[in-house]
Amino acid sequence: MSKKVLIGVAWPYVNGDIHVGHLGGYLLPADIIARFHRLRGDDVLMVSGSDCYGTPITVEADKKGLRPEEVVDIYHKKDLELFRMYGLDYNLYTKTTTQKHKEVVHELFLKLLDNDYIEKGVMQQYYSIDDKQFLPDRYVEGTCPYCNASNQRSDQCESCGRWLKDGELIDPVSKLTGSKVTLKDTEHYFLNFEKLEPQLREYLDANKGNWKKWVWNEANGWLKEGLQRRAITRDMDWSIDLPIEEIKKRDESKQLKDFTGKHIYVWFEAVIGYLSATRAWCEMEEGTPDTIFKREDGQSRNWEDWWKRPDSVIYNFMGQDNLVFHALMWPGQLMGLNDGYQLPKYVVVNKFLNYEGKKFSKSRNWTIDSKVIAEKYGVDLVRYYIARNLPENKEGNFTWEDFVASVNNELVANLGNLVNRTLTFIQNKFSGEIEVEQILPTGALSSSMTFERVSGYLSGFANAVDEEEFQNGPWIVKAFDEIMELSRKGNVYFDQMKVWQMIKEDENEAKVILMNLVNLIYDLGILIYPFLPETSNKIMKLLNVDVVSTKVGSDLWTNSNHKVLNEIKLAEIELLFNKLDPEKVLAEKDNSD
RNA sequence: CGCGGGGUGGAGCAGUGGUAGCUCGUCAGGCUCAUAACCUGAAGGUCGUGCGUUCGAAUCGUACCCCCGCAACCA
Repeated sequence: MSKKVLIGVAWPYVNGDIHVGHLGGYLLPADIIARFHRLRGDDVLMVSGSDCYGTPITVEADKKGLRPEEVVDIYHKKDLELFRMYGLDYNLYTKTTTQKHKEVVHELFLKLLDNDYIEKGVMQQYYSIDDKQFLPDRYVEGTCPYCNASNQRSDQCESCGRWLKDGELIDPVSKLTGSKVTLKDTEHYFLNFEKLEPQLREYLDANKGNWKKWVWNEANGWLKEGLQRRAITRDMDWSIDLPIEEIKKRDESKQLKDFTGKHIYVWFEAVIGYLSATRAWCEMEEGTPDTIFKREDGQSRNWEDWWKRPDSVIYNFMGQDNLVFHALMWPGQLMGLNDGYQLPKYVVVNKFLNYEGKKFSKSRNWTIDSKVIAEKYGVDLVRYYIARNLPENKEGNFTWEDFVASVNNELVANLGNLVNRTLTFIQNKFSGEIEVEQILPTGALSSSMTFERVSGYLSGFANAVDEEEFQNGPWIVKAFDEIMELSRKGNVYFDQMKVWQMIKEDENEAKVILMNLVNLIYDLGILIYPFLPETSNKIMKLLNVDVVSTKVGSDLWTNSNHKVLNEIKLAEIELLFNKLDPEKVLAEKDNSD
């Protein structure tokens, strides 16, 4: 039976456009790892969706004069379109507003309540008497007690930078209506993380070797500091409601005095999406227009295969702002269920990708529209550049200058050139057709080592090559390096063999060498599939062989498993990539200033 | 002492005790099948600063300087 691999990709908030930073931070890395595992024949389930609830959505809705549902619709649709365009290969991309999600959230809530990890508590929150409702911090403004700046948020003064405690803000008023607000006691449910600390300790210790060092350290820092109970409900309408009827069947000690207006907090609910989406996918027959849906032959439809089998592997991908939620909170929620759930094995976090040295910022109009750049330059050029610059350990930087240099000097000059010079040669000298008895085993060209090393980096598993190097994987940038190095070796081989001379001296020998190169290109077409799927397809089409098509249980990755080409009949030759015009591309920089 | 990360040739990075590496750029040479692409070679770094440990430190300790992320309702 094939290995079960769950790829949980952080759920993007639907309050704004996805920019290149999001792609590099977690969307693309997740897709690369998912595609890699599919190539190995694993039963991969990559799930995610739009995170639809919470104040960021309502704030955006207010700004646009729309209802939250409308904002969700607009961005969910845009995101779907973008992800399809980039070939992000989700098995299910859904959203948190589905009935199924709500059911699963309720189920988990009740289970945690019954297991005594959820308890009641009282906190203070701003309350508008006139509007008769509690207000989230973002909806309250007043005067900063330190610098007397007016119209400041209740949590932090933008003017002097000070963090404010509840109640410090002078003359707080509702941002919506301007009516006066006061702090008022409000009863909520809390998740008791203190109780989970010993288990979380064990969890971190067990996964030390699986996470990048800085990720582990950061999580460890949080845990060392001590976790506190954390509110999982709030007074906010645009959220999933509580399963009140069910709660009322419980003991009175588990019930709030007043359930009016109480809803589930988004941080508690959104991560449950990984589970609810898995279950939804298992039950669905086919996708709907508001989802991305994919099911391969041979995939299991039993959700417990991914969530409860001890040999299943769970990955989570996210930006660094999500680290604590995925490294501690979500595992804590799962532990509290006490029901045999597998915990995420790889918590894969990247830092931020900056844009020309500065943070991407929508409000300051400092951003690259993912859709526009892909339309202009092609999805794979963007995927290439981002994948080569992933902020795996420190912040990355997107610069147009670097983009041009990377594409022209590395991708085009190395891989593009190897493919083009080899195929053109075969086309010109042999009308695109060659057949040989067998290809030569050549040390320099042996790519089995590359397959192994790339696997090591992508899966984080140290195998035969060098254990030290593979610690704290997955390492996508290093894996890509290996592939480009193999491509470079092809160029060296072409030169060393002096193919253009050899053809005059020994035509058969030249054919063998060319066939070696064809096989190398074929291997590269497979190796590159997780990174540049369009390019992989293009290579296979040029070679006139089947494009990569993954199947559960069939390992197309392992070098010894895929076929060796002894004959070839090329399709019409085109360039894999076109060089970029530096002047045109660098003009982008001025446009965004 | 809030938590965490980083400071290595022009740029971006790898390297955690034993002659400082990679990609790009630069310079020189070679080749001509290839998108002025490819191949070979060279130049270029006192590894943020001081002190210390050690036979020996980019790598360990310590003090300091600088940059950055997070800090629980900006997931």
